[in-house]
Amino acid sequence: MMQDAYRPAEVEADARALWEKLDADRAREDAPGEKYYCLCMLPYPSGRLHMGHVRNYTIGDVITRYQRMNGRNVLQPMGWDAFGLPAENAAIKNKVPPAKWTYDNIDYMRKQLKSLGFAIDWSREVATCHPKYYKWNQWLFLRMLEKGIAYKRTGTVNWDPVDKTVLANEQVIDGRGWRTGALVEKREIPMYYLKITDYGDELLGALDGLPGWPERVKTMQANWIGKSVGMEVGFPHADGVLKVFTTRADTLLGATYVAVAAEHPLAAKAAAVDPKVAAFVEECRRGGVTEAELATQEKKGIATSLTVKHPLTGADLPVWVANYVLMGYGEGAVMAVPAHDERDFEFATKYHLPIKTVVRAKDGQAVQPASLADLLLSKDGVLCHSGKYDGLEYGAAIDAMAIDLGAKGLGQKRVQYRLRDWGISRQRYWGCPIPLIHCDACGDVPVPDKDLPVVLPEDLAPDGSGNPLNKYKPFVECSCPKCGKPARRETDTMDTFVDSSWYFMRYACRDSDAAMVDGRVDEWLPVDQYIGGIEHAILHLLYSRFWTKVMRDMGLLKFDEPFTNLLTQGMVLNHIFLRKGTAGSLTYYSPDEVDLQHDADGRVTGAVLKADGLPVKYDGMGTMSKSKNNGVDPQMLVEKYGADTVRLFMMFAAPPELTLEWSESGVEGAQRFLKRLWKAVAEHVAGGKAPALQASALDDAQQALRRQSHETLTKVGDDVGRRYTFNTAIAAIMELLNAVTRSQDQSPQGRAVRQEALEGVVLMLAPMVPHVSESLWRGLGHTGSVMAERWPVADPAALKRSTLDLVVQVNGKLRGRIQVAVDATRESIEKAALAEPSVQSFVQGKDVKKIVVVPGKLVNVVAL
RNA sequence: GCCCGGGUGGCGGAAUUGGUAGACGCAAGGGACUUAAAAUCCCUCGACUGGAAACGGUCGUGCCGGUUCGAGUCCGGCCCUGGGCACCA
Repeated sequence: MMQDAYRPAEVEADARALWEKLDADRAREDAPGEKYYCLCMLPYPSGRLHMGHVRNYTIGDVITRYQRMNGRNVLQPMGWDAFGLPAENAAIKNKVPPAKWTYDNIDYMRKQLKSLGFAIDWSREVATCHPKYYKWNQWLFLRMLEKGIAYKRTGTVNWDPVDKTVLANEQVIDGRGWRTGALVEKREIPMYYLKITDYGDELLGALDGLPGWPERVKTMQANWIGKSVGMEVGFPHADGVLKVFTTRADTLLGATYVAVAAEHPLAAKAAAVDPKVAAFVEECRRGGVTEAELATQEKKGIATSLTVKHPLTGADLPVWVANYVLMGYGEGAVMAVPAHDERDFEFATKYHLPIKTVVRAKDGQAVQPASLADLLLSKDGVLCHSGKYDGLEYGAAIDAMAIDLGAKGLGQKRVQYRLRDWGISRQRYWGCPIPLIHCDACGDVPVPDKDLPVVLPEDLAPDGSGNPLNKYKPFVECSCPKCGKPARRETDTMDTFVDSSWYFMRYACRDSDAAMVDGRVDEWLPVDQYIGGIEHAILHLLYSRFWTKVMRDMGLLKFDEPFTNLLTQGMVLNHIFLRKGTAGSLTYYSPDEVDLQHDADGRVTGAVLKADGLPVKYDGMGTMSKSKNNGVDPQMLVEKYGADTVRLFMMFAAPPELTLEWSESGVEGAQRFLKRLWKAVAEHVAGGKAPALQASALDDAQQALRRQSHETLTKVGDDVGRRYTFNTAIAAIMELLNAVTRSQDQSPQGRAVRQEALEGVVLMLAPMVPHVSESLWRGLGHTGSVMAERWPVADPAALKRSTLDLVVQVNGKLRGRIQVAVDATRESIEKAALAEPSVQSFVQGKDVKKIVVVPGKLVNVVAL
């Protein structure tokens, strides 16, 4: 007998006890069914779950449970991206070692995940800060070093001149160090890099083999890799040849100057003899290193006394140093063709440099650009003012020039990537140590495999003045593995993206002590469904793809791509409320400290702080964050409404790819639905066991309800299984429940139809609200776990209908409806449409030009 | 600045391949039940407009233009807004 009220706390405790007893979430290699690996991006253990996590893991859990109901052997693991900057920040603030803070957070967040009822196989849990995990980062890094995939060179970092420490981009606020307020400088330091550019072509080409990835993510990755086919052109000068890369070699005769980056050797040479150039180079050293900063800064440059020779004409071209030329892309130098490049045009106009037109429209005259609007950028033109090349089109011009430049040894066709090699050195404590030893005699010596892992001491507490490993002698002081003399251990750690580039492999074999991965990795992987935030569309996903290909090439695994299908979820937003204080300071108020005021139409007219009744400024919707004080604690919600309600709201409020706007009344709506469902089942079963359904004995109303039942099975199966539009699936289930509760039919067959419909509702909801589904399934007279049931499919016989409703339009506007037999001929449909009185009145006095019939949908009468 | 999304009632969203715009839910308003409140149930709910009503008409998917019998959906140009830009994760 069912209780008549829905009590989430009891229901959820019972369900979890049942699953635990059944050991339902454990994934076994030898279990029956096709394998299915459902993976969610692992959380950073920041302290508490946030709503983004809840959304992410609910989506993953729904897919996991749906696939299990379809007979798949599903692996759904969980782990912790446990290294990173926030632990160091917390350590500085609270004076505790990052390790303790991290492990405490993991313990708390694991409890939270369990309270949400996610079907996670906890026996495979991985934390990236554990030596048994990061040992293999180090091991693979050493293999990469052997193969030349890892190498050392200098790289540019943010330098705080007061703290004498490297800053993360996040720690640079408006060009100043976050703690010292000092103007940040760029500094070149030695770092280790991974040659991801060697894989650029494959990473780009293989995107075509990922039909299960969103187009937008593939486009973003393709643009990020940024393959350009162009030419490397040499401009001879006194000490050698200045190399530039260009995709518009056809415009070579239009080059009127060359520009080099401030870090370019020619800039240094010019600076040595000219204080003004030296000052400009120095000025370029200030400011941040991010591309956004470099691209938005004012374009500035300075002339040098140097010149280079044009490779074809031999003319002298001036060398400029310009802040818009990036040392990290191409050769750190560009040839400037102001007539045909927007940026060069702007620069040439500003500094009064010559502008020479060398492309004209095929049927037009060459135009000297007087403004940006006149620029002839197109590749559709033909060359002019280019001597022997005049009249050639883009491709032919490049071919001709490639031959001539090649003959002089001053040019060749080349592919250039925007993608840069991956710098993995971080001057930070809380990360995976880079396994190298620096010896005065032997140089950089890799740590021998037998000495792995290089264990990070866990009891240091950073104080904000740089990496504490530098001062920790037991770590730093060591002997050279080659010569045995005293040596110094590398104190840089790895980028945390390294940790997250292969964690999904370790879940398959986390107990493997002998190897990084074993044969089980080829059983479970590639991941069938990966789910995570859109903010990871480029870096994390690209690095993981790269890492997989490197491991494949080392023979460690057999697949080419780690993630077969990808779902990128949108962010979770909430209202932002604030008050401006004196001196422009902002105080943010949590939405639950604020009351909204409405007008009669429900429009929000204002907001007041509950505490003092005075107004606060509404600042729209923004991502939930600590700084905006608009986060919602999932824990409180689970305690107040239960996990099922929270999960249901998350899935109902928006499709997974879009941003989700938080709404507590929406949560209440989700709870109302579950209460209504509970009540409907309780009332139904109170009438006793329903008789067996006899499809042939149903009256019209019973048939109609049964048809809706089965139509809903079809729709929801498609929404959950293929489209991942859980919101529309839930809406359809709500409609079905509304129809079920509306029907008052207490006849035996009426009750049989209702039993079938309610069972369908419970089975369809089981992946989304698994706890309450267990209770309801039992209530409907079953004994086993609902999770062991098969996903319901529609009976084609129940879907049959004899008539169809068609919409009738006149000139594309809705004018009426007609009911026709499913097998009605086109002629009879046209006749019925024209016979409609409303159609007649709109057609009257006009000629019927044609009639468009869209089978099963509509009729459009075109009358003029 | 560059790359990628998004923009539909008071609100979240639906409309799956170019075919009924606003499903489902929230908020709001009205009513029932109740001593009362909460809870629950029922009704209304894009704008303008005709009609006593039944029931109609016109407009309407950020803005401007185009393609089409038919456009929220496709094309061109703008505006606003979110994500990413390599050391936040």
